[in-house]
Amino acid sequence: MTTEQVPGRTVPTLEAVAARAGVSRATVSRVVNGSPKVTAEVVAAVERAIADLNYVPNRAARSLASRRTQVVALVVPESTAKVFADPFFASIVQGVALSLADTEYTLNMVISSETNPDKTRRYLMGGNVDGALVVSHHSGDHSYAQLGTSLPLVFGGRPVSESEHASYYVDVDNVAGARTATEHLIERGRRNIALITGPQDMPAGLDRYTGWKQAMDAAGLDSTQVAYGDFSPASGLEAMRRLLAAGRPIDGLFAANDQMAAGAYSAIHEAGLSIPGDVAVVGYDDDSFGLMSTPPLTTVHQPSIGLGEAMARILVRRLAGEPVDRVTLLPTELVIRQST
Amino acid sequence: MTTEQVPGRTVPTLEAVAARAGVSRATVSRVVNGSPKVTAEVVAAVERAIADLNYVPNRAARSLASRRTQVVALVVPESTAKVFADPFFASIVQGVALSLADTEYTLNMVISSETNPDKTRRYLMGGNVDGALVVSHHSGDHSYAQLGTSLPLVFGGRPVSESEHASYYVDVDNVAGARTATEHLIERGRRNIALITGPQDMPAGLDRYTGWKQAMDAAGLDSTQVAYGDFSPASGLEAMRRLLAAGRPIDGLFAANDQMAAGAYSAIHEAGLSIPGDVAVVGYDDDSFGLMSTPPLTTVHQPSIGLGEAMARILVRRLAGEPVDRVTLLPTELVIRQST
DNA sequence: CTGAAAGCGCTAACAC
DNA sequence: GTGTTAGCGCTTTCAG
Repeated sequence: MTTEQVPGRTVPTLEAVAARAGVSRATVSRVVNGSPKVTAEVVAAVERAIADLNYVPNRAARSLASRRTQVVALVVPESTAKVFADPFFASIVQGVALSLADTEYTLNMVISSETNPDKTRRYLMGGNVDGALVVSHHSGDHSYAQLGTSLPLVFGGRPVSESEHASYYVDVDNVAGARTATEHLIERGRRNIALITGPQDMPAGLDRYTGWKQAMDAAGLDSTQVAYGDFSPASGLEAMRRLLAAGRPIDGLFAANDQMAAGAYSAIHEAGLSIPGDVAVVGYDDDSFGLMSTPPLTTVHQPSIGLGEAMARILVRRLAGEPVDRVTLLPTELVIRQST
Repeated sequence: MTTEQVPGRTVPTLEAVAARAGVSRATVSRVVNGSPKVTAEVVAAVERAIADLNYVPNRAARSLASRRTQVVALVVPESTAKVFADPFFASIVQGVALSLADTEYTLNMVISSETNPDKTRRYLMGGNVDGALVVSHHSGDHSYAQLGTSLPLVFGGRPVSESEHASYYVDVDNVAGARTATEHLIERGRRNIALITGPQDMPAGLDRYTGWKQAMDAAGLDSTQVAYGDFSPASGLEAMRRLLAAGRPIDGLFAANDQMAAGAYSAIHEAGLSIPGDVAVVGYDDDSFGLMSTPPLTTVHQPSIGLGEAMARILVRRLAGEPVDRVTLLPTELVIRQST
C-alpha cells in the first residue's frame, strides 16, 4: 500500500554532531538529554555543532533505545467525534494541544471506532504511546479504565460510577456550577424554580441535578418541579411544556444545558410568558445557543480549554513520576446576561 | 524532566512470534507486512502465533528500520487554534481523523507557535513524519509551502497567491458557492443585490466576491453595491449600515459568511426593513449563527468534514506514490431557509 | 566526566 | 519461499 516514500534522511545524525564537536556519540546524547555531568565547555562545543549542522534527534531511534515514545494519545470515541463540532469538545482538544506544545510530548489523535474498539486498545497497549487522554463527552464512559492499570491514563469527565477502577480524571465542578446558577435565581427573588436536567445516568445530568437540589434545599424551597431531557433543544421544549402543563407556578428555570434552555424558551413563549419577566432562565455550558437566543441567556461557563490543559498537564506529571491527585475539579463561572 | 516512565514492554517481540511459529524473524516480518511470497501454511502458522501471543509490532523499531514513520502531522497555526471553537475547523480535524483511521497512518496534531515557527519546521523536517496537512483557515497562509519540496504536504484552503510554490491543496469551491447563492437571489426576483464580503487579501473574501460578481454580470445586474467586513458579526452590521445609508435600493443581500449576515440582520431591522420581505439575505458557511437567527438564514453549506477527509486521502495517495491533482475543489450546497 | 560497546525491535538486501 | 546478516540512530551500562 505505501511505498516509494523514503525521504532519505536530510538531517544529520548524532554521529555527525559528535565528529564535528570532537566528542563521542555518548557525550552528544548526554548533552541533548541535558545530563548534568558534562563540562560546560563540552556542552558549548556540542551545542554549537548541533546548531551548525541543524541537527534534530530522530524520534524513532530515541524511542527504540530509551523504550519511551514521548507520545501521548488523545482518544476520542467515534460517537463523540460525530459531535466534534461541539465547541466544548473542540476546546478540550485545543487545550490539550497547547499544553503539550510546551513539553517533549507529541499529541496523537486517535478516533476509537466503536465497532472495533480492540484496534485502539491494541494500539495503546502496543507500546506506541507513553500515556493517553480519554474524553468521552457527557457519557462518562470509562470503558478504557481497565487499561489504566498498565498505561497511565487521564480521563476528561468523571466516570459514571465513581468506584470504577479509580481512574484519574479532571472534570468541571458540575455540582458547584449548578448550585451557583440556582442561587443566582434565588437571589433574583425567584422562589418557584423548576429544573430541566439530563439523563440521570450521565454525570452531567446527575451532578447538575444535585447542585440545583442543594441550592433549593439550602434555601428551603420546594425541589419537586423537575423534568428530564436529553440535552437537545427539542427535549428542552418538551420538558418545559410538561412543566408548564402541570399548572404549578414557575418563576425560574435552571436548564442543565443551553440547548435545552433554548428549547424551553420556545415553550415559555408559546405559553405567553416573558423572559425574564415571568420566568427567569439560567442555562449551562455557555455555548452559542445561549449567546444567540433572545434574550441572551444567563449561563454557567465552563473552562473547556482549561479542562484540556489540565488533562495534559496531569498526564505529563504522572509520566514524570510526580504524585498527582486522582480527581481534579475545575471551577465554573456564572455569566449573567439578560434572561435573569 | 521525564523520568521513571519505562512501561517495560508488555507485548511479545517479533522474535518470540518467530520462535513460536518455528520460522525466522524475517518471515514473520513478511507476514506482518503482507508480503505475497510466503506459503499459505506458513502465513497461517505465523498468524496463529501472533494471535496466541497477542503480538503488536513496535512502531519505533519498524520506523527506524524502514525509515518511514507512518505518521502524518496536522499542523494548526496557533492563531487558528485560538478560533478552534470554529466548527468549520473542528470538522476538518474530524474528517482528517476519520479518514486516517482506515489507514496505517497515525495522526499527529501540531500547534505551530507563531512566535517560534522554527520549532514546528524542525519537527516536520526532523524525520518525525511522512507527510503533513496544513490548515490555515481563512487566511490562505502557505508559509510552510517551502517545506513542500522536501516533505509531502497538503494544504486546506487555497494559497493567497496561486503561484506560490505550486502547493497541493483542497478547498471548497468558493466561487461556485457564491455564484449559486447569488443566482438563487436572482431567481427569487431580486435585482438590487448588495454584497458584504471579507478582506480581499483572504481567498474566502476574494473568491466569494468573484462568484457574486459572476452571477450579477451574467444576469446583467449592477454589481457596484459592495461593502467589506472582516467576517465578524459587528463588521457585518457596520457594512450593512453603510450600504443602506448610501440610499440606493437594495432588495437582496449576499453576505460572505453567516456571522456577517447575522450582523446585517440587525442593520436591516433597525432600518425598519423586513427579511425577506424587503431584503432577501443569503449567507455562507452554514454555521449556528445562520441557523439560530430569525428568520433562519438561507446559506451555503460547505462540506467541512469532507474537506478534512479529502486532505487526508490526498496526502495518503501521495505517500503511496499515486498521482493526484494539485488542486481539489469540493462542491458546496445551497441550504434554503426562510430568509429568501 | 567521557568513551566504548552493546543492544532497543524491526526491515531489507542478499544468499540459499 | 525462507533464513542470514546487517544495520536504522540513539541511549545506556560499564570502564577508565
